[in-house]
Amino acid sequence: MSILNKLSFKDQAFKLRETAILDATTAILASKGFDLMTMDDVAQEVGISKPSLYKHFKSKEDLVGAAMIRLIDEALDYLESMPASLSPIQQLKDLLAWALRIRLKGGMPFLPSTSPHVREMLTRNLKYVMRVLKLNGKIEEIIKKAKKQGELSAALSDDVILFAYYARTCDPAVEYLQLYSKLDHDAIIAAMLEVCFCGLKNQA
Amino acid sequence: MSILNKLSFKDQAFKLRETAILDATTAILASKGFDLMTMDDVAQEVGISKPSLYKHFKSKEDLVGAAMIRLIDEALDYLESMPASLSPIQQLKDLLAWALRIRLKGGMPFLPSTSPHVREMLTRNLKYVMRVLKLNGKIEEIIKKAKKQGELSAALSDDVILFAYYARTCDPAVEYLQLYSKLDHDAIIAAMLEVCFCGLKNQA
DNA sequence: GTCTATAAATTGATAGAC
DNA sequence: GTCTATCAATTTATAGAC
Repeated sequence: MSILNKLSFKDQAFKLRETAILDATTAILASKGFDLMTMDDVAQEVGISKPSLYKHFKSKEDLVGAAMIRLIDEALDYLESMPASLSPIQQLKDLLAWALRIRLKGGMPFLPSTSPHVREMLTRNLKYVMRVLKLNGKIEEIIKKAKKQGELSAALSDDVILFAYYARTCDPAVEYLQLYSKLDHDAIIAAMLEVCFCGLKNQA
Repeated sequence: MSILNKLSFKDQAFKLRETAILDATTAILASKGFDLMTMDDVAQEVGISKPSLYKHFKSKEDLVGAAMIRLIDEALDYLESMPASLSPIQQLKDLLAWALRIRLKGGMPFLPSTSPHVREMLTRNLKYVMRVLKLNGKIEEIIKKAKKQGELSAALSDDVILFAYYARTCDPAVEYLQLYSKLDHDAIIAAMLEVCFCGLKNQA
């Protein structure tokens, strides 16, 4: 067993712990939000001490940025894995359903729009901004295709569609339906998709 | 000039300051959110000292509760002032447009759903809960009427419609459109109403 | 690299003078 | 009732031992 292998094992353990830290961060962010999440919370959830946590991430901002980047990357992977045969609007529906399912299981929304503070912080994170722009680009492309095929409303600009679509991933109606209705996860997702694409009005 | 009049003047001044405090609280809540709003912020914005602020409101929770209650009361007043001739769906549209206009001018959404912490805090405020239930009742009534007239989607339960409707008052798409699009307030409100009632899909 | 202990700063809330 | 001054608790971040 060489020194190289030893280092490799160490690296693997380090990577595993990093994953555990990001998992814990994601869960706590989803439940308490950024402002109320403390580094003590994260360290305790992972089962390490706070200084160890700071060996992995140099600040709270850095940690949250890393968690958000991982989420965006998962969304990009999900988009990549979609069968090319799906219609553009079905791609949008599937991606939203995927995001809502993650949220219902205790994950985060992609759009951390809840507070200007968090948004401003993430805007300073260059790596995060790059990933978001990449995701934006992919989604805009799908929106343009869907519009060309007459599947999306021509009355709405691409901007409006993009932001309204993103906003559905963090729609508080999901939490309220979880708390105050008898709907299960699948029914909540179906209702949210219906509301997002068909609206509240009767279209008959 | 009797003592009674003197007291009355004092009371008036007290009331005026209370209004100023609630105005400041509303503006700060809208911009920073609950967790980041400090009592120092509020006191400084009003131009009084922190202990004076605590003479009016015994805690941060109490202060924020009062600001939320005032907002709900304004919504109830707005509903009350609507011409009875308006169709139910037009009433819903007008109320949402009113709420969005307040937000665009720096006010709060009615639905403080951003964090479970804030929601839990407000749930412990009996006076606030009573007002929200009253507002819920009024809106549910309008929804039922609109459904009976075939104006709202029959595919959606009243719960889903109610929560999806409320969620639009705090939709982050509004902030993103303000930041990244060239739309003015009226255009943003029109777009949000279109998205809410007609959805993203082409209905042709 | 991980821990115990602690520094430094912020903030909700109050005591006590006027 | 309003202010200055301050307490007590929390929290981000780090120093230094092992």
